[in-house]
Amino acid sequence: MATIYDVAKKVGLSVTTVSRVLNNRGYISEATRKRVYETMEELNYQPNELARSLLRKQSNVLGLIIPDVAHPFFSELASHMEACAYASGYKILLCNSHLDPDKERDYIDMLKRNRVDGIIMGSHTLEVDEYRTLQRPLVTIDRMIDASIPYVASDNYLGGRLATQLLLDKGCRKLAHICGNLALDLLANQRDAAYVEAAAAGGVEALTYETGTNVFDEGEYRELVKQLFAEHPEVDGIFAGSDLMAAFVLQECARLGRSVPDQVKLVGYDDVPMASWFVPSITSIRQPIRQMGELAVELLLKQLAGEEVPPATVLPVELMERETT
Amino acid sequence: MATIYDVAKKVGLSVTTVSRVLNNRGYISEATRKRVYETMEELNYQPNELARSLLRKQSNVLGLIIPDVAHPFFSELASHMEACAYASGYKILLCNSHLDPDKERDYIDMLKRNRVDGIIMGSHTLEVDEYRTLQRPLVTIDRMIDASIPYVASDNYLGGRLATQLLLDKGCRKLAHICGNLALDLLANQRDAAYVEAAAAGGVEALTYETGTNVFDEGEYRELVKQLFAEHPEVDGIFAGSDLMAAFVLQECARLGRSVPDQVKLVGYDDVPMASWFVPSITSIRQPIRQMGELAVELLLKQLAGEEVPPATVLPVELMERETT
DNA sequence: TTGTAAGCGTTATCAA
DNA sequence: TTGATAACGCTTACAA
Repeated sequence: MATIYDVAKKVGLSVTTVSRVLNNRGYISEATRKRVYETMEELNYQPNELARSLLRKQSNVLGLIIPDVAHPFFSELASHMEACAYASGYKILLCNSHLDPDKERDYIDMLKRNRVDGIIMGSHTLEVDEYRTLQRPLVTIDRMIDASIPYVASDNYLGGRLATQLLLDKGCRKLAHICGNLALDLLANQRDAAYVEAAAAGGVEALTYETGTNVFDEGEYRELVKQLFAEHPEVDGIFAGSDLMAAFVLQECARLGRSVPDQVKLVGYDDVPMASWFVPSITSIRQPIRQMGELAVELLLKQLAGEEVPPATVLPVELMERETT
Repeated sequence: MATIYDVAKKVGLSVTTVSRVLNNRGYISEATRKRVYETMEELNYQPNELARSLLRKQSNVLGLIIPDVAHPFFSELASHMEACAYASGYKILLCNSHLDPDKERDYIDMLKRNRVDGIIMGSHTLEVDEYRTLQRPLVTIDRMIDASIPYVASDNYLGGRLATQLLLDKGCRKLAHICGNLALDLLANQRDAAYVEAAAAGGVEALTYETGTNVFDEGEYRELVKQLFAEHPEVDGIFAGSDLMAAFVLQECARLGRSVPDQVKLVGYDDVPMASWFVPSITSIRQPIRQMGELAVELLLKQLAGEEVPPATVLPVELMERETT
């Protein structure tokens, strides 16, 4: 690869001058600028960002740690983040933690060694201290790790309430909430709190079924749904923690010959595109995934620019009523 | 962040020695090694990979260009690639081209400036020459750009044949293939070729409906499916280019009151996890996505190691028969 | 308007 | 077994 020296030599100028036209700094004559550009073109010159980053102490790379891009929620989130970062001249280094603490720690160290400018955490399995000592801007998604770390989330409490209220309004008499493991301490846990309260207020019985702490495991999800219907066949309203889980509920209902929404009503969560692809299409609580991704990136960039950012950003959710209720 | 100088100073040795223990090179006394390690720990030292990469002319970063991680096929592919790269000490820089040539060119330049060691292309919208002059190892997924660029694909021809044959065996009398735009010149086009041949051999009429050249556009897909049924209501066998498209077919059939598989039989493609989540679950042609991802990474790493790699790697596909046929 | 030289944090070469 | 120093490709005082 051509270096700035090659360009300088070929065009008969010093590297300083070439660097100047490259960065549009200081005074350079039009003629010189033109000649330099031409030469760069000829040599197919691409400035070495590693060298630049080393000098500037800024890499224009952001680290993204999520459980797994293969999960529809995170893949959509990642897609929007990438687009937003790209628009501001930043790149994304992709890390799938699989919720494995060793891997997550490893990734964090890797990101530090590579001097990423900031990190977005959509996964957290370590002790608070390991995040606090990170020495670089952080933003989390849907988790409050520490007061010093800004987070982006949607209104989980409202989401839980909307979902439950809808099931109540539709006349359900016995509810179940199938959700991720509450020990993971996500803000998503507020959905369950809201669910429990709303159900109590409505005078309706409310079960909660938690998955294990593994990252998305299809078999386990299916088992849980099976178990729920086996133990409580009289359940007639289900609030699922994701559209994915809702899909499994739909399938299990079909297997059991229970019609949705006639005998069982179902509300999913996230409103990933998939939710509207099923028959019946899945009623869901929409998280503004695009906004969440963009905001996370923006908050990170703001921190990099030395600006203050709010410690918490909670975006509104919306009930998307479809055919399962 | 602490530098190697800080460590050297604190431990009372030269940077050379510290560098040696860091890289496990040359002779160092056990005592020294131990003291150095301790000091690194104390200072929370993380070697600057930017500096290392600059010197070694090797960044241990791979570029991944795909249309969009939000698409289930690519998100799963990306997930496996990331895991495989990680296992070998490589990181992945994520780029969503959205099949936009300007963006793709931009990304390629960015990856060059950042001195990635190699690039995996799951998208290609530029002229062959732009790829040939890339000056670094490349591997493509499902596209043959040039004889000099190795590709990984699954057996599209066989996939097309298996799908078509199944529909014929099940007694379909009029087939339709809904697929991506054939002008994109993907190896996936072989599916259509196989489909046309197999249908002809079976003496059955075979339509082909192509989408536009946009990256996955839900509305467009739905329109296409609607159009197909409007123009040819007598179609009784559909071969969809992805499980996603198959889902739309399923939905449209429900809307039209045509039962699947009784009145219309349906085969999807890819066998992403989603395929088995629908009711009825979708019969699909399984691409070995994991293997494809891993192999692509491995082929790239082999090239980096200076080894010869086969110009073409075609993996087997498998018919996953489920409830839509 | 342009050039010289130091420095970013490493590793490799050569000496000691 | 350890250390001094040049080099990687770039930017930026400081000079001219």
